[in-house]
Amino acid sequence: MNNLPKEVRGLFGKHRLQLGIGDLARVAGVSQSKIRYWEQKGYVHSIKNDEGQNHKYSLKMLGKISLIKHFMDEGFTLQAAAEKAEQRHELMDVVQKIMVDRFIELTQCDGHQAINLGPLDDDPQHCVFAVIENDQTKLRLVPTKN
Amino acid sequence: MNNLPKEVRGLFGKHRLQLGIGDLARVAGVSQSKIRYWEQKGYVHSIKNDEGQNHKYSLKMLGKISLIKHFMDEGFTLQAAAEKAEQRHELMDVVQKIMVDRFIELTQCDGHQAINLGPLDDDPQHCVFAVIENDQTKLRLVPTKN
DNA sequence: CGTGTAAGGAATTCTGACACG
DNA sequence: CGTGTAAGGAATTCTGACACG
Repeated sequence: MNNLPKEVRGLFGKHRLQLGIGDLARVAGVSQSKIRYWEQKGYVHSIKNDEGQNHKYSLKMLGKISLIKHFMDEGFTLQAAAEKAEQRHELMDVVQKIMVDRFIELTQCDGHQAINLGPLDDDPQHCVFAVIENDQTKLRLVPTKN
Repeated sequence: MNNLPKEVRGLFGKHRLQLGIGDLARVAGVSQSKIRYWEQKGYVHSIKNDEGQNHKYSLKMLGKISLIKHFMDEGFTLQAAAEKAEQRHELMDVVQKIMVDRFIELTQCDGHQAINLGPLDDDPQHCVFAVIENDQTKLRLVPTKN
């Protein structure tokens, strides 16, 4: 049933995935000097590894940095953008938790690739499937197999 | 409605997120020399950036590396583990697509944090919510707000 | 305030070779 | 086959300073 080993799903867990500043800057499209300044001001935090020489950042921080950039592009000051980002980036925790808990089974649905997200809490006889059809993701209810 | 800007979701898109070999090795728990050997044998691929000096790897490759490790730990040879991983790691594409397409709205449900994954394809009057309750993720059907 | 750059040292990564088994 | 290591060069990152505005 579960065809994605726990270790693999665990990769996306809260503080597992860590990126260096170079990758962070490239992926988020924000300069390293900006990230360093934001960190100095306390808006961005790096992970303290034991032997930490270089700074490492979590996926959550990547999300926050991207949000700060987004709000600054809209005209907010750094401080205002950071405050707005602070409220929103909790989302990253939820996203990660759902990935770890729910992305359990890769399967097929009417010949399309799908992920079985598991049964509905109120109606365990039906599972929610996320199906990829024609490059779109659709949600379907499928009777639970026993 | 959509409170996660597109740029932020796009971060998880197919080839956006790239990690260096050091981060990859630490996160996956696989030595750098193993990763280099697996790449040399063609089981792992790095992303060719324009100015590519250092090798960069996608989230999908992180998943594949973790899967190869998993199967080798179970006793398979490198080749057999890589073949088994090859079949499974397509999952990563699906996971990423769903994150980009479906993780749209952070909201509340009965006082708990939730993500609105959007309407059911067969029944657009109901949306699927992933709700975090007592540190567990539950799936619920909620009438679509108009 | 918010960001960039030049500067020198420290840590990281690259490649091809060689060891072991 | 599958992995580790020593080796030297190349690219990356770190910090504190200073420029600009």
